[in-house]
Amino acid sequence: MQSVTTKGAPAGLRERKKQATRAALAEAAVRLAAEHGAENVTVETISNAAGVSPRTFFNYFDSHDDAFVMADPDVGERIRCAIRDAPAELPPLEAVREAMAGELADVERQHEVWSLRAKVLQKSPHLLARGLGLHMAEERDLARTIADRLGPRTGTDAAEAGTEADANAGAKPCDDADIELYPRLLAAVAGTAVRVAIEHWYAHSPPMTFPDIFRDVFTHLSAGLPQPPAQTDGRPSDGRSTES
Amino acid sequence: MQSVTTKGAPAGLRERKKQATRAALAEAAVRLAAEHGAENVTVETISNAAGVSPRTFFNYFDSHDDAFVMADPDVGERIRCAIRDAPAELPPLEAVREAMAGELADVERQHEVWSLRAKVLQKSPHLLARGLGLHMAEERDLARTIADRLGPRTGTDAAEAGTEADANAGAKPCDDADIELYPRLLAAVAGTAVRVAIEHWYAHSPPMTFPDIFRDVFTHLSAGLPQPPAQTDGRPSDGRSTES
DNA sequence: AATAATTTTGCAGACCCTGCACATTTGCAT
DNA sequence: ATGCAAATGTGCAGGGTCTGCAAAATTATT
Repeated sequence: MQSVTTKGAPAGLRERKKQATRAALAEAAVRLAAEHGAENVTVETISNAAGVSPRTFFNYFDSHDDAFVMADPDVGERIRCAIRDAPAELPPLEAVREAMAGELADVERQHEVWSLRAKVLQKSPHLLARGLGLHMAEERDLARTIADRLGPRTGTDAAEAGTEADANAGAKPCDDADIELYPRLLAAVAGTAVRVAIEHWYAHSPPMTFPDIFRDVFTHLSAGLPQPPAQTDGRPSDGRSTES
Repeated sequence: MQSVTTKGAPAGLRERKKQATRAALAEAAVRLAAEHGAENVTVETISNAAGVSPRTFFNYFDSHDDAFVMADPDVGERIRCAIRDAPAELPPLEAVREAMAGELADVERQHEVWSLRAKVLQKSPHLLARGLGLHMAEERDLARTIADRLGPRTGTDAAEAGTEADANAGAKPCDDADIELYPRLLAAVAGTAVRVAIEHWYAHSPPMTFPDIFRDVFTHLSAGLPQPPAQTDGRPSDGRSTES
C-alpha cells in the first residue's frame, strides 16, 4: 500500500517482491511493537502479520531487533555521495550538515511511521542501542569519505576499486585505523547531533519544527558548544545559579 | 581521585563475594572472547570458567552480550558528581571534559583488560552497539546534570542528594522531554568524543598517548570543528589553533 | 515448454533467557 | 553457639531466538 519512493530502476519483478516483503515485515514489526511493546512481539507474530513464514523473517533481518530499527540500507551511500558532490569550498561541517539534511527531509515525509518507530525505541532502549550500532557501521564509511574530501591521504589509499564492499575480518584491519582523528570525530559528532535533533524533535514536536532544531544543533556545534543563548529567554544569563 | 582503594566501605562479606563473582564472570567472558571470538563463547562456557552455574550468569547480566561490555555501574554517577562539584565559573564543555578525564585515568591503569575488551568489540560490532546502548542510558542522566548546573529547572528537580543508585525506569518518562536541547547535545557529543578518542587511541596506541588524543578531541569541539590544521605529527601545536 | 536461478518454507537442533522451587550461604538476634 | 530471616546459587522446565539443510514454489531464461 505504501510505495515508499518510485525507484527509477524498474528492476525485475523478483526484486520488487523482495523489497515489498522487507517493507511489510518492517512495518508490521513497528506497528505491533507500538501497540504491545517490542519485547512482547515475537518473530512468529511479525511474520504472520506480514504473510510470510517465520523462517523467511531471518532471510531479511539478522536478528529479531533489526526489524524495528531497519532503515533504508542505501541512506548512508546517498549521504556520502552528497558529500562528494558538494562544492570543495564548503567547510567540512557544512558539507556534512547539508548532506544529512537532504536525507532527513525524507523523514519528515514519513512522519507517521517514524513517530511510531521513535515511540517504540523510547520504550525500549535495548533497541535504540541496536539502531545506534547500525548507524556506527556507517560512521566509518562516512569518516573515510570526509577524509578523502579533505585531501588525498598519503600512501595507503586503496580506494581505486570501488566494488569492494566486503566487511569481513581479513588479515589487516589497519586501513580503518589510518583515518585521522578529525574525520572520525566529525562523522561521529554529526551523527550524534542528528540523533539528538530527532529525539528533541519528538519531545517538542508540536511547537517546534525539525528544520529549526536541526539548524540549532549544528549552530551549537560550529560555535564550539559555548554557553547557550537561552533560547526562550531574551537575555543571555551568565549563570545565575541558585544551587546551594 | 587516583586512589585505587576508593571502596572504603567495608561492605559485608556477602557484598564482596557478589562483586568477586561478577568480576570473575566478566573477566572470563572477555578473555574467552578474545581467543575464540565472542560469538563462539556460550554462557555455559563462561559460567564454567568462572566456577558458577549457568543459571547464576543471568543473575548478574541481563544478556549474554552484557558480560563483554560490562563497565563499572558507578562510573556515570561519579562523572555527574564531578560535574556538580566543578566550580560554577567553568564553561560547561570544560566541566564535562574534566569530569570525564578523571574517569578515563582509570582506563589507562587497567590498560591490559581494556585492550582485550577493545579487541573483542572491534571484532564484533554487534557488541559495540550494546556498549553504546549502556552508555546512552547514562547520557540522559548526564544531560539532566548539565541542565541543573546551567540553571535551576522550573519545578521538577528530583534526586539532588540521590546517593541511591537507582537506574530503574520510573513511572513518568515525561521529565526527560523537558531537558533542553543544549544539555542533551552537550552530553551526547561529549560521550561521542570520548568514544572516538578511545577508538583512535587503540588504533594509534604506540606513538600517541591517550591524554593527548583526549585533549585534541575536545579542542576540536570547543573550536567548532573547523578545518584541521594538518596535524600529521604527534603534537597538536596547542589549543590556540582557532582561526583568528 | 523445459531448465536454471532464486526465494520460500518446514524441520531439526543449539543456544539464549526466564520463572519457579529448593539447597546453600550469610547476617543477625537470641 | 544456635536458630531464624534474608540473600544467593543451582537445577529444571519451557518458550523464544537463530542457523543449516534440503525440498517445494516462484521467477527468469532458453
